[in-house]
Amino acid sequence: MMVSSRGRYALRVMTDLAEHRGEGYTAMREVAERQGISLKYLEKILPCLVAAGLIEGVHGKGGGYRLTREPDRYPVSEILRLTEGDIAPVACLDCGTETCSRSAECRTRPMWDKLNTLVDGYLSSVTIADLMEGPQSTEK
Amino acid sequence: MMVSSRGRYALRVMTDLAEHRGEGYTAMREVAERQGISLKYLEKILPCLVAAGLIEGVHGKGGGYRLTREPDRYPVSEILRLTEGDIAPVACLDCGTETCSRSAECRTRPMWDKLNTLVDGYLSSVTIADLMEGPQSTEK
DNA sequence: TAATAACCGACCTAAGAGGTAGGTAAGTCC
DNA sequence: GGACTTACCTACCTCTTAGGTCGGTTATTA
Repeated sequence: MMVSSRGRYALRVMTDLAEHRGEGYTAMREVAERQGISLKYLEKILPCLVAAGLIEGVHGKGGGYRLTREPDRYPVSEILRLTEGDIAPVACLDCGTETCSRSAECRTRPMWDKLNTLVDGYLSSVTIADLMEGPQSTEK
Repeated sequence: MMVSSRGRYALRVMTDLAEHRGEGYTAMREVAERQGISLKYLEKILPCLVAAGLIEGVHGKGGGYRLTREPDRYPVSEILRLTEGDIAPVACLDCGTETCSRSAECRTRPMWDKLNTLVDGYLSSVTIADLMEGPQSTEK
């Protein structure tokens, strides 16, 4: 499995925020309810998105979170990279990991490289704006 | 991470067997040595490839394993599916898992579907024969 | 019959997934 | 100023999986 619930939830929250933008700040309590996700769990996921400047939050009544860009300026790959740490399909491609000692003679390495490029390319081409037009646009 | 060491090792073993085919049966002891992988760990990975008919093994001296097809008839996807169980990038696409209750209204589902198709298509187009021409064809 | 090699099952450790619980800090409304 | 609301922080928990090791048993051949 490449993408865990952490990353998938982050995408759903971002999409939810996008759909309710223009209504000021959106409280996580509402998002958790709408999306059927534990509020406490969401609170653990969001801080890294704030730190990276993808969203901003304000405390107190009427507060919540808000997007800092237009929905089409959020590539899915960026959100996954922040929440998942990395999205490389195999460990030896993880940036941060020291290069495998056999990488020079490794027969499979070129394939993993190409796969990585393929996946990253696709996930960079999809944005939150694309996710907003879901299978059932009846809601909203 | 989508592909664990289990699947990666299986690919390296299959490639090794392909490179040494025509020399009769190849003992796992040799492969483990050449590839720098624990023999005991390999012994845990191979049975499922035998059961699926991708390789065959014979006991006793002079025994070992042998490919049952030509190298270009082994798509990488088949080997990974056997050893990894599944290669879907997200849990909700795993066959065997009951469909997610929110799949109908899920905004992200179509994207995961497309990603899955993309990855599967690529890994089905690469075969063991392609892996044999590695980065350094000096060996062999 | 001894050596070799596939095969089988139990076990182990560390890490990560996927949370829960409880509290603090900051801001708003009355 | 006090109640309320919301983000934010820290600690902890359970279960599963990765990634093995160890010791043995069966089949085959020199």
